Amino acid sequence: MSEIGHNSDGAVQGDQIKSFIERIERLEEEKRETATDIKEVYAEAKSNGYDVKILRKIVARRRRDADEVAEEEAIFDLYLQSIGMLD
Amino acid sequence: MSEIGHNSDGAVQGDQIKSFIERIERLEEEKRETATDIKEVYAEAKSNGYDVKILRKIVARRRRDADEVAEEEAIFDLYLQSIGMLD
Amino acid sequence: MSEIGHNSDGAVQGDQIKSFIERIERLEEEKRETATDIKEVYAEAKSNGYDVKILRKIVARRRRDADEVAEEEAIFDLYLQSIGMLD
Amino acid sequence: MSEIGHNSDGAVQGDQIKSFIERIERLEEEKRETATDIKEVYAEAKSNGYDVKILRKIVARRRRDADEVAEEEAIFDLYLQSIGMLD
DNA sequence: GCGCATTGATGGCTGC
DNA sequence: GCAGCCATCAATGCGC
Repeated sequence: MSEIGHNSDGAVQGDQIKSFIERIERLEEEKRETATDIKEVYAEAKSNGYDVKILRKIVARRRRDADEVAEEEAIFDLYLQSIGMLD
Repeated sequence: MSEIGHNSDGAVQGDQIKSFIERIERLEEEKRETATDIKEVYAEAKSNGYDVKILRKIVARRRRDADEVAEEEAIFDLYLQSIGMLD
Repeated sequence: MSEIGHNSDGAVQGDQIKSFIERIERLEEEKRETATDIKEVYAEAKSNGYDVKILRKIVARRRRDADEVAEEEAIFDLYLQSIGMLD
Repeated sequence: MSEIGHNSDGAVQGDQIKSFIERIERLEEEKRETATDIKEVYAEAKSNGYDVKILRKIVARRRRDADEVAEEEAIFDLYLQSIGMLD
């Protein structure tokens, strides 16, 4: 006995899309705030005499290393799959 | 009575840079997670029959509108300042 | 004794932008063709019994390694600069 | 009188995959160079007073238009085929 | 048809 | 302060 204009969770259709948009906007706001926080940490490091550019390089480097490990695992799994050792 | 090799919060210099890097990495991780959350909301919207591309356009549009409002307020404040109504 | 509406290489202004666009379009076409060539090599490798997905991983991996070397040099130069050994 | 471990063009198996990879890498290098050329043309256009962003839009627009033409021709051919006018 | 990989576009940061 | 550079993000295209 469903009611036209309402979906399973009780929200009317117009509200559902509104809800999605608001959730996204809330998350985007959160992301922006985190980005701001990061900038502030760099600024603080700079005021402590550290070279921001180098700091960025270090962080980027470590991130790539971490990605590399994940990538290694992915390619390793691929090899295993290709010889039928992984399914 | 400060001690060479230690900064005000008690951490040795080597630890200080380490601390900055770790704070940044923690925040970057947080940012990535939020980005993932956003993607998931879009995916959920899609599975509810919404067109993701259009949804993105709506969100982007609203973001631009919000920016314009902020911009207008900033300009408005500038006017107020220029006539000495805001300090 | 320059002539209005003509630039140094003798083309009228309207033709100049046309010329830029055509050069770009020619280059883009070239790029597309090269991309097609790459695809064909992968297809050929596949028909020789190689796993394309793994092949792609290998190529990507080698590319990243090469990038890594360049990046190493860049960060090394940065360090040198930061201690005034490079100007 | 073929020899095991060698394929038709005389290369041993290990060399064959190496050959594929090198061909791909050579082509990728070519592609990167063309991409660089494109950037340079944009830069040149910019130094001639053109707005790169707008220029990009024009090129993209024309690319899309060309695609549509190709698409229409393809559909047109399909129609011709369906009525037996093209085989 | 979907997910992934690439590519194009935009915005922010850094260095003149 | 702006221009060039880089990093991120959206969009398209491709292969499965």
